[in-house]
Amino acid sequence: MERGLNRKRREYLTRRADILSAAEKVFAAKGFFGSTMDEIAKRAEFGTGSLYKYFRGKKDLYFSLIDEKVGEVTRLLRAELDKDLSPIGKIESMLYLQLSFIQRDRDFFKIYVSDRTRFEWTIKDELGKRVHKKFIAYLSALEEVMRDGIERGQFKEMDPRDMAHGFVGIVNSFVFEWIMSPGAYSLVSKAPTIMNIFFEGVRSLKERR
Amino acid sequence: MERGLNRKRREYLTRRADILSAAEKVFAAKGFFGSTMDEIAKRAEFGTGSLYKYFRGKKDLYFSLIDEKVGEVTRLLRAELDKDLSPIGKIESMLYLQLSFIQRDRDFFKIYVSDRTRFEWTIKDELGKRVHKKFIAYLSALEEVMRDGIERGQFKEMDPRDMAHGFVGIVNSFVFEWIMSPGAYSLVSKAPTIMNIFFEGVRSLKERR
DNA sequence: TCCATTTTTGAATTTTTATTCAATTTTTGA
DNA sequence: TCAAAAATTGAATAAAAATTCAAAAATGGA
Repeated sequence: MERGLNRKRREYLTRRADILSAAEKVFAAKGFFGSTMDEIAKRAEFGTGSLYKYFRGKKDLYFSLIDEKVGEVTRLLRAELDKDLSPIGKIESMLYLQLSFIQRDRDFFKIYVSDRTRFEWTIKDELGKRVHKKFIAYLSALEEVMRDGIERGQFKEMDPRDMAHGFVGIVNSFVFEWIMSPGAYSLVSKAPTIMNIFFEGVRSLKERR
Repeated sequence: MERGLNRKRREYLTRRADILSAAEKVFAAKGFFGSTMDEIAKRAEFGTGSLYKYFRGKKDLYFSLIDEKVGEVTRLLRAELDKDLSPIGKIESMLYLQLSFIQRDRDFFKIYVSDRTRFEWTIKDELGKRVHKKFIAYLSALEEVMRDGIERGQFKEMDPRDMAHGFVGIVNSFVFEWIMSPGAYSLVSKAPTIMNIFFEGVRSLKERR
């Protein structure tokens, strides 16, 4: 992954990753304001001051965490979009990708879900903006797929942006529910239901005009 | 509304409401942690200490605000549910009710949307729990409508709980988008789109099997 | 081994605000 | 009009935690 780096640099990055991983657990459990640098340091087995050699401060640590993980998913999703699939195929494979990623990294998404909606930061903070941009980019990519589907006559004539919102809404809702619940079931297993609601709707076929 | 109260009590309640209204604006603009009691007091034209005669503290002020507003919507929704309408009719009228309420009270919903997802409180805080319970109750009521729709053969055979989640997901997504955007368009105008996606799905009818 | 350089440390400092409370102002009822 | 009661005030207090930094420890090359 990291090529052409000397040992020093590699070790630095490893320690940095260790801190991020400790922070992930603490933030997931207590939220941004509920977590202290002391606790994160303790968990990462560093002195409090050391964290400041790796990150500018608490906010920087927090957003680095989010930014890197979101970047990772984004890259995966983009790769999926580049494959030669039908619009429905793309949406389906993106959905599975997301759900399994989230399922694998529950701690992180507890943070992400709970903060995507924090306006103060999303709007004012430089770091917050960066994260929000990635969400917007995802939404645009999705919109593009929708537009393609409409052009091919596979989807209804409807504002593709509205379609994209509808889709992420359904997904988020199931993710939220899964994260809130004590974690008994598989998130990925909800994919067919999500696809079904979004593509076919819930109205009974018997009644269809 | 307040019947049989003496002037003292009425005046007290008016002042309390004034404070809540000032708090609503401050919290909506800066979030819970970004807002100070000083600023709320100043905006409400009271001394800082006075707020503590009306509320136990900052958290109490915050949750009172949320709890009262959510209670108001909940009552309206319940009334709508008691009317004799078809399942689709109920869902549609609830949707319009919600959207117009949110549109009318944008400041408040900026707070609500951004905090429904704060786990620490929702789960640990006594006041937070109360608010969360109302959301759960709404979800259950919705589930009941879905179940009814299935029984009447109007909706597909599908877990009614999943249906309810799908629906609130789509709604939330449009609400979120509306709150984030600089407020050019009408939220209520999105209702038909929401109904359409949820009931009919986005797949083109031409292609339908 | 030695010492210069880098890294780590955690106690001390600083900042920020929620909350308190003694003093002041307003209201009340006689 | 007046004094007791109620309400308001905002400066002072207290608590919490982010950040800093001088000292200590670890590292690396000669």
